[in-house]
Amino acid sequence: MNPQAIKVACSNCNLRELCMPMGLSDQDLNRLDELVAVRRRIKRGDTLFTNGEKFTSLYAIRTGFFKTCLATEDGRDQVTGFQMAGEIIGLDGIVNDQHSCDAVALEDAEVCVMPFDRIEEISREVTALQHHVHKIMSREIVREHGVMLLLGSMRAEERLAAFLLNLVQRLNARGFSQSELVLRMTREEIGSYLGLKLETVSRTFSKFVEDGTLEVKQRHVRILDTEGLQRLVNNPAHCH
Amino acid sequence: MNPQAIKVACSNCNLRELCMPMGLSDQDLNRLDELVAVRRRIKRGDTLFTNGEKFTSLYAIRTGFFKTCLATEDGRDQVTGFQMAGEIIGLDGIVNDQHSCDAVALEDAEVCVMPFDRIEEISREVTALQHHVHKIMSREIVREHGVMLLLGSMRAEERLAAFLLNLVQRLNARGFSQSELVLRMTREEIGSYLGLKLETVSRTFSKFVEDGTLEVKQRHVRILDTEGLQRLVNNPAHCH
DNA sequence: CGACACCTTGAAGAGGTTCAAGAAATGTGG
DNA sequence: CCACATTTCTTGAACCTCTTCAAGGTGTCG
Repeated sequence: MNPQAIKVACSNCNLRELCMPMGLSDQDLNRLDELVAVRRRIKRGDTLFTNGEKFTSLYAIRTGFFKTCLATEDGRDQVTGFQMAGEIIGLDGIVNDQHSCDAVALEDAEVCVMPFDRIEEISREVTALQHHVHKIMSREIVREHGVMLLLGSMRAEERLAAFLLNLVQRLNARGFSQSELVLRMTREEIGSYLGLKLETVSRTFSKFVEDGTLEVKQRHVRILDTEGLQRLVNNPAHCH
Repeated sequence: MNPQAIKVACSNCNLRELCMPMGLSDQDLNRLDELVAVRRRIKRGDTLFTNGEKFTSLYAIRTGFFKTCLATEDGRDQVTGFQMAGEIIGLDGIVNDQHSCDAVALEDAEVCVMPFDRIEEISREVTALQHHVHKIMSREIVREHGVMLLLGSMRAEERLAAFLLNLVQRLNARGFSQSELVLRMTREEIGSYLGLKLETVSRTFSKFVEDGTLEVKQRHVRILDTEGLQRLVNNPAHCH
């Protein structure tokens, strides 16, 4: 076990409403505290888990930022998602008892380790947790549907617009600005996620700056015209 | 309730091993029989559920073939998957208590209707079912990762090759030929799934025929060179 | 301060799309 | 059961978006 591991409790975690079911009795809340075995710190660039690794636990992100990516033997590489505080990571491992992607910290991070057998055990008794686990998995499925729509039917500008809107929306839910954000990932990682080359991502950023839609200074992005981005994502005139 | 509904039992269904957990006691099997409320027949072209519809049940496909697709108001349309006998459909609905995509029968079909509250109830008591439900959802997440890899990093030929290999592999698991298949979907639907235009799908089929990789007669496809397709999907030389 | 990773921009090229026309298959109604 | 309408599929040619290759700029961290 990681030496930096720390004993903790969900019941007084300020992210509870993001990663845990709401409206539990005190009794149920106590049961949930058995859920998190330990916390674990991950340094920027390190992996939380890797492809092929035995699956034991789901992880709730307390702080930090992750990417999950699929790297095949033959050199293909696909970022399948970016995860931030309050989100659950590791669901891919359940089906085959081993992880099928890598989770890499894009900044120093801390996660709550939730052994999956314990999750199953407690969710047999706490209906709200059972339901919550199902919802989390379903949400991930629906999110991926959205990514498929993006990858399958959008052009570069639309993809980047959708990506940025999704990011700020999630950051906003965590109390951050609706219009300003700091990207934790490189252009290449954005490109991999969006099915574009890094040059295309860079060029598209530049185009948005020219248009007056964005202000971009390296990884600092300020959205000047949210509706413009929204129009790009929604306007049928841009569809093909 | 659908008038064509028929009372039935999982315990003597020949698809059980495809959609249900294995190695259950007789007692647990009896509990599972409470799971399927009714069966329902869907005619080709009809929907099993549609976007926005209230979510109540998961569906196990007994016979027939479905596509799930996301149609946005602004005219985008994305096929998110094709499902065949033994597969579970409807997971997208759990998170918001309403379906977020359409499930359309591509041929006359019959499904087992499994009310989700009953699934949750029984899986609290039958651990194997609980675990099975988790695995099914995780499998769908992993499948979608694969689609993201396909959409994000493959070119047209590679996408079609991966698509065909995946189809025959699943058909083979159901006792069909490893090398011959009848497509239940149009070129346009394949294209939507693969992020390509129907013309590109058609041209790519033609190219495979010229290469001697496939024999194609409308929707009848015979794979002459499985390894050739595999090489296309795996060979790093084709990556970009 | 120098090395390295990351980002930007240009120019040429490739892969896929669009538009268009026609052929083949499928379904429908008389 | 056949004729007609409709859907589906194929193929060509022009075009466009994104990629590739290349070079230089910017930022960051030991």
